[in-house]
Amino acid sequence: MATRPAPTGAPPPRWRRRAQARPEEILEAALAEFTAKGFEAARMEDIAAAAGISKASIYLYFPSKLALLEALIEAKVAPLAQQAQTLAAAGAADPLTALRMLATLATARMADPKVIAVPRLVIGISGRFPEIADYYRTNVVAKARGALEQLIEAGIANGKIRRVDTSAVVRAFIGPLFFEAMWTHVLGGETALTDPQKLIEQQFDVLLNGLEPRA
Amino acid sequence: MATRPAPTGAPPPRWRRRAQARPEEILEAALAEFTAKGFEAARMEDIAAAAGISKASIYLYFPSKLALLEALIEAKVAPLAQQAQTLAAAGAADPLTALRMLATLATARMADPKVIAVPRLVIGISGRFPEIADYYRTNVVAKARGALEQLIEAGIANGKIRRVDTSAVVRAFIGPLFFEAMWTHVLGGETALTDPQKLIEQQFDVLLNGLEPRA
Amino acid sequence: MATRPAPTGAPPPRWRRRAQARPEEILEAALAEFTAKGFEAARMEDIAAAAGISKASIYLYFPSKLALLEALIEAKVAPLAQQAQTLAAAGAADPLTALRMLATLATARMADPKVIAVPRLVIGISGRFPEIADYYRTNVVAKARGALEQLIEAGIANGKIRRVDTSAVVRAFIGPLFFEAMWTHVLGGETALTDPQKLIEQQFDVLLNGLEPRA
Amino acid sequence: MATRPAPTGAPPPRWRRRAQARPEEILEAALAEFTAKGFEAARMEDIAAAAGISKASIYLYFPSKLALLEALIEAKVAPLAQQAQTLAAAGAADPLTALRMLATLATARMADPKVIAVPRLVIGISGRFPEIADYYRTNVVAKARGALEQLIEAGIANGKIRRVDTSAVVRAFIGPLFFEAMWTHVLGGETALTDPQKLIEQQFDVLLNGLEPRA
DNA sequence: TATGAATGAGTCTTCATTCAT
DNA sequence: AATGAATGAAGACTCATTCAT
Repeated sequence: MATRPAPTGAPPPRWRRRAQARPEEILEAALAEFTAKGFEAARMEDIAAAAGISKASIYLYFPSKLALLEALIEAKVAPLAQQAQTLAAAGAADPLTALRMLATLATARMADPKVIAVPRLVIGISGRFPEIADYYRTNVVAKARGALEQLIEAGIANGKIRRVDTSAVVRAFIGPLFFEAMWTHVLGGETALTDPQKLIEQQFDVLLNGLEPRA
Repeated sequence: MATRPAPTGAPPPRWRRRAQARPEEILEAALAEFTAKGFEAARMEDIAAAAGISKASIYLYFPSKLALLEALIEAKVAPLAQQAQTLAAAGAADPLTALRMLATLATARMADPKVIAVPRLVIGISGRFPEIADYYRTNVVAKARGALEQLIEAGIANGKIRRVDTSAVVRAFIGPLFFEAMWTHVLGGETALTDPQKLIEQQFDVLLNGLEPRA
Repeated sequence: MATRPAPTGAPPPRWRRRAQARPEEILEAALAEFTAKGFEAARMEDIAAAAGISKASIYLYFPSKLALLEALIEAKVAPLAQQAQTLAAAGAADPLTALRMLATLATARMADPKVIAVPRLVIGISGRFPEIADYYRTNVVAKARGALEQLIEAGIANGKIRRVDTSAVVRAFIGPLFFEAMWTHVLGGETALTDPQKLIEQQFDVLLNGLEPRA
Repeated sequence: MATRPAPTGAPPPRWRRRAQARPEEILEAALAEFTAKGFEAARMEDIAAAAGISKASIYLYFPSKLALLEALIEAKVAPLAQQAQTLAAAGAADPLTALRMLATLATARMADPKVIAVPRLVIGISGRFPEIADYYRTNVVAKARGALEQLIEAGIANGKIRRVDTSAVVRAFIGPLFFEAMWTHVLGGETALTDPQKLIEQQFDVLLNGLEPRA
């Protein structure tokens, strides 16, 4: 959002770098405060303090608290959705392995509270700002679901996965991860996320082999 | 302002019953407002209006806004957890059927936005009131998880279910439902919840038969 | 603006009367503060203090500072314009006497700083709120001018006044009074307003007899 | 940021001249903003923008917003008062003609909104800064009144004007012009100022010939 | 001289909560 | 039990002014 001139010749003086970095520092601080207290309860003053600047300075970069929220979410959106699509596309040849890798990756990342901070925030404000929920659904969750469905479909097409309802599989894939992340970071429960490998193996054991005893 | 009939004889006058019902009406109104706007953004005045009383009257029943929130969550807790335990215990003999029934029931109920209103609210405030999140985790989610784990264990014990990680199965069971409910009611997406039977069959197809093509 | 129930039977308790009188007390205080410091520089807190209530209480009666300004001006408009029209109409038979009476009356009232407080305020905010200036012009000044023009026309019609430009006469009538009021109350100059009779006689001497020596 | 040509030789580079003109440009911009929005509501940033410089640069020339206001008023004072005195003195021989000329001149100039911008501004701030009102009264209005009174007295002395109250005549002279200017530029009414000649003739017709029909 | 960046102090407005009736 | 009126405390946002460069 902030135009950052490509560093051309001599190293830009340090104070310049500070000024350029401000918007991101503020967003980072805002995310932390919003996550910790919720959008409404978070005070601009605290965000400013966390970013190491004065309250008024935030307004040099963002016109309002709501704009801060929007910028925050937008800033986190592009990478996420794109990543999912890239990974899903890359794994089309061997979908089961790809899913396993994706699950491991996702699990590892979900161990970091920051990763679910935005989804959690979106849940919190969805009632008050439905457009933001819409935006998030369309640009993040729907895209991720779509990418995974394509992966499943590719698997079905090349015979690596039996003929299943793709949407159901995607839910069965995302749901438990999401649930575990909420359990851990929102509800404060003891987590299984600390051992991604084991978590995923257990999950895939169920997913791949089903529950019924085989003959 | 409301005319109050002089209390005549035996049958408790209707307005008495109203008064008795007040706390619940207030809680209902509070849940609606909290869900719609979040705890902080919800105004006591609006809650009062929704409950058909004056702002000051809320304080006759609840000492503060936070108390309202706590009472609200507590009121919804007991039934939920107990129900899960009852159902799980009842199904020990035939766990797979029991799971299928539970899933169908849960799905049907999750079609009603009110049902996830509380979990959603808890997510929203968890940062600000961790004790409430704790309370909810301990008294609702953990109990439900425990009940389901017992059911799975019973299934393993009587050979109806193969030897799996019970915790993983429970996540695989709850996660997708929870995720779909969030997708539908929080993010405003098109839902699969409207056809519980089909949703569950798809889900169980994956869960019971796995993903790999069988010989 | 505030509905005031006609006092029916027993004398309403004093506290009730207070509550009913609030809006007017606030308007009075607001006029004083606005006049003393200007609209922007006047603080709601000071207005509240002058009205003997808390800052927040103002908002029980007026939704915003601007609304206060509007209500204030509106409240002063109706009487003024109407009065001018009534008086002008009543004097049609003997226009010169009527003018003299009007001038005396106006002069006497203009000795009270409150009387020009609103016009002065309007001048101060006209740049920022042109609609208010429009409103004032249309509903007060234009009406007063119109009423006076009719009076002059009546005088011309019945031969008491010679054939002059009515608009010019009205300007010649209002202008000096307005100017003197500004000189006195805005610029803080020594005033001639303290002796209305003399002031008017001087003014009318010029107006009626002209400047040139008569033969 | 603006490229600054190395100061070469003799002719003062153009940018130097700009710098010299700065204070006046700023005052001009300030007058415009103050008039449009009032002293309090006018923002230093907007004044700077209108003057084509940065907000901080204003402080190179004026120590504060109030200083800007004072400088502004002072800058407009000297010419005005002096002009009135010069003109009045010049016309002593034929006061009626002189008055007519002065009126025509004043009317023509009052058609320009800028001309009454300062009086209007003074009215707006008089409550908050009485010293400024005092200053303006003493150095502008009182002087103009005095000059005109001298003119009238001269007229009386040489028999061109009958024995009238000089102060009243001056009010009768200034008042209508002032009033019409306010009506036009402050209240936004349709104006008679566009035809100075006619306006003055009408006004003088009343002033010189009175209202009563002559025998 | 000139300015982008930064901020302290201040103001409007909101709202949970209290209280007199 | 019920409420209209009142308010203290708090927070978003603004802006004149300063300062480092």
